[in-house]
Amino acid sequence: MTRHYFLTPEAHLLPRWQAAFADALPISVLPKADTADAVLWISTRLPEWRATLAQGGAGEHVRIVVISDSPTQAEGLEALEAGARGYCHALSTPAMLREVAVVVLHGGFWVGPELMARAIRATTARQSVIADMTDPVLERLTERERAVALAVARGLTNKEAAATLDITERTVKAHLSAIFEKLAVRDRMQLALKLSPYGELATS
Amino acid sequence: MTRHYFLTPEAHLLPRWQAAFADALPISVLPKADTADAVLWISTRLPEWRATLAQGGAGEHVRIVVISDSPTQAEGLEALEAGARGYCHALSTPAMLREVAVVVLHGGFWVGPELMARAIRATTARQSVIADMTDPVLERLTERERAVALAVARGLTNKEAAATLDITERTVKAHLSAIFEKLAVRDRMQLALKLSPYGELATS
DNA sequence: TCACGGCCTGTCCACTGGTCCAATGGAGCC
DNA sequence: GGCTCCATTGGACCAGTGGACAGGCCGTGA
Repeated sequence: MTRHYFLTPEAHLLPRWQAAFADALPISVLPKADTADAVLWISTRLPEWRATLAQGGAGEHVRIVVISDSPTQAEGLEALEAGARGYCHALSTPAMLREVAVVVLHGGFWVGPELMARAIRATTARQSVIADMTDPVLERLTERERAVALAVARGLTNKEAAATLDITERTVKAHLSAIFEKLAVRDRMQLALKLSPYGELATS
Repeated sequence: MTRHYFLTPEAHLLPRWQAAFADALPISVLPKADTADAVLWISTRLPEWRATLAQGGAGEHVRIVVISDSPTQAEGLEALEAGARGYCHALSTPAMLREVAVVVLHGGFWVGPELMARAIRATTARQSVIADMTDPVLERLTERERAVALAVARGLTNKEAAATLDITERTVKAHLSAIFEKLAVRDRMQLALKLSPYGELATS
C-alpha cells in the first residue's frame, strides 16, 4: 500500500489532502525508512524544506513532491534540482493530487508545462549556441581568424595561441589586428566579452 | 478508451508494443483529430519526426511520446522542446511502456532522471549566479578588490578602472596583484573568464 | 597574366600589464 | 601601545600587447 506523508510546520492535514488520500499521514519530521512505496509531500511553508528535501530523497523508494501555497517557477526549479519528482500547488484539488501521485509513483515528473518549457529552453539555448557556428559575429571572420579569436577569447596568450595553432606569434598578432578591425573592438578583452556566449564552445 | 498510435517509417508494430497495449495501432501518417485520450508514439527513425511532432502536438488532447532506438540526451531535449511529454527507448519492456503511458496520460512528463537533472541544472545555473551575490569566488576579496575585479572583468583598462574608482592606476595594479593571488589566476583574462557568470552583474 | 584576398612571417616601436620591494595612514583588536 | 588588516601610492623592471610598415606564398577569377 502506498503511504502519503504530508510534512508541514503545523503537522496537520488540509481537508483536501485527506480527501485525496484516505491514508494520508500528517508529520512534522522525516519518517523512518519505508520499504513500501511512499509519497512524501513537503510544504514550502517549512523553512528548512530545501534541506529536508535534499536529505530525504537520498536513495530511497520515496517519491517527493513539493507543494507550495504560491508556486513560482524559480521555486519549482529549486525543488526539482534538489530531487523532487513533482511540484504543485498546495491547494490543488484532490483529483489533481491523485494525478500527481500516479505520475510520480510511475516514475514520471510532475511539473507545470511552463516550467518544463522553461527548463528545456534553457538547456537547448545553451547548446544551440554551440551548434550554431554561423553567427553574425563569427561569420565575419575567416576560418583562421575565427580559430585565433576563439583561442584568445579562451584566455590564451599570443604565444600559447600560436603554439596551439602551430603558427608564429607574429601571425597571431596579424590575425588579431584583422579581428579587432572587423569586429570593431579595441583589444582582446573586448573580444572575449563579445564572444563570451561562445565560452563553452571555445573551451571544448 | 485510450488509443495508442505508433508512428514509424515501416508502419508496423514491434511485438513488445503490441504486448504493452492491446489496442495499439501502427500508422505511417498523423491520425485525424481524436476527441478521446490518445498517446502518439513517434519513432525517431522517422526522418521528419521533429516536424511531425511540432504539428501533431498543437493544442490536442493527444500526448506524444518520442521513442528512439538509441536515446541520447540531446535528442531527448529536442523532443521535449518540440512538445513531447515523454522520451524513452523504443525497445523498452511492455511494463515500462505502460508506465510511461500512465504518466503522460495523467499529465506528467516521462524523461530519464539524468536528462531531467541536466535540464534543471542548466536553468538554475544561470539565475542562481545572478541571485547569489555572496559567491565563494567574490567573497574571498575585500570590498575594494571586488570593485576592481568587476571593473577589469568588464573590459576596462587599468587606467579606466582607476578613473572610475577615482584612484591611481598604480593602486589598481596593486589590487589586481592581490586578486590574481587570491583567485589563483594569472592575468586579467583568466579573471574575466572566472567571473564571466557575473557579466550581467558587472555591467549593471 | 595580373589583381585580389587569405594566410604566414618579419622588424621596430610605443604602450599596457604584472611583479618586486617599499612606504604611509587609518580602523579594529588584545 | 603594539599588532594586524586594508587601502593607497611610489619606483623600477620586464613580459605581453598592439600598431605601422613590409614582404612572401598560394589559389581564384577577370
